[in-house]
Amino acid sequence: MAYGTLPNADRLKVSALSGPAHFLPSRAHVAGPRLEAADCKTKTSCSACPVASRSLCTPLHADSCSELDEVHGEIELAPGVDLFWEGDELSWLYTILDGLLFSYTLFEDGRRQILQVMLPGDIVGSWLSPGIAHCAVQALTTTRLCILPCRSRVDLVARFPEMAVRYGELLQEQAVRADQRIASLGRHSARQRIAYFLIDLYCRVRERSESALGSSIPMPLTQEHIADLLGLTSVHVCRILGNLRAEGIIRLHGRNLHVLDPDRLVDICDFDCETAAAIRKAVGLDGAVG
Amino acid sequence: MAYGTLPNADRLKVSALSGPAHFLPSRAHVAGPRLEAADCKTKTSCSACPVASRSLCTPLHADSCSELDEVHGEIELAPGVDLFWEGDELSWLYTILDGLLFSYTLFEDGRRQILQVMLPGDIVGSWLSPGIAHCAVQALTTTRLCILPCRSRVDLVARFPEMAVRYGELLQEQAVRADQRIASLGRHSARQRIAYFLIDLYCRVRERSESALGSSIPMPLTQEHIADLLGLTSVHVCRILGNLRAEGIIRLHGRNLHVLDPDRLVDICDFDCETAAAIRKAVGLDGAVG
DNA sequence: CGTAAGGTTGAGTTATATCAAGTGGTGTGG
DNA sequence: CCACACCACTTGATATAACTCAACCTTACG
Repeated sequence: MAYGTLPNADRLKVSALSGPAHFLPSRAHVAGPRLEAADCKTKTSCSACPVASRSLCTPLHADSCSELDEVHGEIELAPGVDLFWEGDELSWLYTILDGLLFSYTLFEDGRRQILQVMLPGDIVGSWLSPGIAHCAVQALTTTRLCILPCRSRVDLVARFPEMAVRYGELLQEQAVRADQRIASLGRHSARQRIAYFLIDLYCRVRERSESALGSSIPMPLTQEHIADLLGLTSVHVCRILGNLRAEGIIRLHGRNLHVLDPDRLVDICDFDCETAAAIRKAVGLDGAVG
Repeated sequence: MAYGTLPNADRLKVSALSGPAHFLPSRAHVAGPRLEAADCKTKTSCSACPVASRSLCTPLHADSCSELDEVHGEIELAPGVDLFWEGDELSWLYTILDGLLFSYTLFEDGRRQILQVMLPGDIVGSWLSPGIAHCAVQALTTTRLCILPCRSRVDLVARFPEMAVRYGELLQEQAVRADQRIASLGRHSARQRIAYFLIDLYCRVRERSESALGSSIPMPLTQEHIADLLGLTSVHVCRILGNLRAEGIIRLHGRNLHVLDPDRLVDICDFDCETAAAIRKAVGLDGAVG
């Protein structure tokens, strides 16, 4: 029952006491503070939705999206703040409007595994199947989220069956991404995992920005984040990023990643030819190298 | 357009020529022969569905399930046969009625990563979102599958919105399982991965068999399968299974796994207390140890 | 200017992979 | 019924990728 009830959820308040028992002091360095309160003073209208073309509501735009305006809310997370914790009851579907999130789990010994990095347009939480969160979700940057109550589903699916179909599509995309992570973690060397991570993030960020970013993308993950994402240590990540830099494949200044030679990153990953071709195409390497 | 059209798909035939280009000779030892033809001579009626309680159609039983009888088909796979290959067009939703499947991808160098092991009641393929298979799927044992044409979705979702909800639930379950695999691959040692794999399979098989199997379950995976599932080598899997056997935690005779001490398997995994408790409960270890 | 957090580098350790040889079943054809 | 081949599994010796620990550097920031 976290996060109150909707509509009128323009102010969400969560008791700190509802935090899960596993939030032990030893883990404080990885688990962030949980979302306490958030204002919707600047709620974006659906007609101005920045992720209209890839969200759950895509099939509704532009005709009936005004109906959703009455149902949805909006919250903002500061970097390092947890949206929810493992074990929390999930009664919202969150859509990232702007910013980056990641999902993670913690082990008894305090180690962290980052499960996914999520970008604008991605959905988080649950909609068709309310339940208990099997992982925590934390903001990497300042993040704006559209929130849709889980219990709206009966009504919405009945009126807009296309939304159910779209939801299935989005979950399917997530499943594919998860399988790719499994393959990378299971069979890639550290160098391959990092190359894959970089090229994948590069693709996903670029396909979301209409404007040409050049070959540079923002890179808000620390090396420790990358290590926890790829099942490595931050020391080892540092060494390998150093190699890639020395080889002239990437360049890092500040919180920005410059991918100088995406082609070689793809090579490193040892994908089968189709996958490699698909990625090369996504990066814009099909013929004309940028 | 593999697998013909429906209804009347009581005989499915797929040209061997439609095989994906990546099926190179060097991979023949892992990729299996693809499903060529399958007879539906013994199509199971929905009213006798062995997985009625956990399938996509669960919300329809028992009232309107007879309507589905007209739409669905049934096929059987022999062990080692591929249901489809990476790159295939997916136009069916498969529900496992009986047997075991696994999904996998192959790398350029011929190595294999098994993504998931799927049990009766699990769904494979696509329904709400037709598309291209991102992985191959192979039968581990003789497997019976219920098949539902992807293009039935428009009709079915409109008439039975609960099916869309159920589909979302099933995809959500798969997503949770994928995330657990990511966490295991990323942060578990070989011993922990194997312990987790064993206890997880043990739980899932037992929760599907009403009858008491004792503490023994069928174990159709070879050590090489397990290695490819957990990102290890079969040699290392062999050694660790040897340890677990020597420690009296498991026993293996033939193709059967005896879990003598599930509690210690759970301990090895280093789960957080809630997860551990949930698994202990699922195994029947909450208090009364069997 | 001091502190903290993230990043870098080196030396030594360990877990897992690799290579190689050998065992034990099981099915098959003679 | 036996000989053979094949496959999964076992075991040992060695190599190596990645981890651990520790020191130090750099940058951002109050």
